[in-house]
Amino acid sequence: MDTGDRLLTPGEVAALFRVDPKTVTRWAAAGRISSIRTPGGHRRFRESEVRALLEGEEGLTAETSEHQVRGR
Amino acid sequence: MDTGDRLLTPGEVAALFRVDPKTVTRWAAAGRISSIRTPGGHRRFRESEVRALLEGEEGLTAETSEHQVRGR
DNA sequence: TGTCATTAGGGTAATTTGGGAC
DNA sequence: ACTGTCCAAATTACCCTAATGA
Repeated sequence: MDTGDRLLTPGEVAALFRVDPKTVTRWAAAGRISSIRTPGGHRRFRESEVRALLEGEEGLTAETSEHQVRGR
Repeated sequence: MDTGDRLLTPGEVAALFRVDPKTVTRWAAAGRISSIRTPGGHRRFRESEVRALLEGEEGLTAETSEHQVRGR
């Protein structure tokens, strides 16, 4: 199947995560995110994977009852 | 739903609220503010949400003292 | 062909995390 | 109940030069 996702540059990924492009490079080197290398050695990242990582949000703003302790 | 807004670092959020960065971390851990994690484990916060919290609904004739008024 | 922004490297500060305690 | 500060370890930010990409 075609994932149909574009490839993002380190700078674009860095902007999405609000980090330095160098940090994105470290993520790739550490295997935290998969990367594709150009023949020249530059990295490219899959947009779908990046988005999946960005969705890892916690803390629901929706129904945060103020004091609730006995709920769950 | 793409919120598409910028992300803030814990230090920036702390500066906006005039609190210690550690306190911001506690808010995130308690689910009082939603957070996104970098692959390295650092937190990022949505600027739109932070601003909404900063504007706060003070000046309400209702009780603003103790338990916060719940949104709904 | 040349230009110029971006990226890969490596090194060193600064920030953030997590925990427990006061 | 909430916040600020202490600690050690991990992650990230900024400095540089050379190579790549468009």
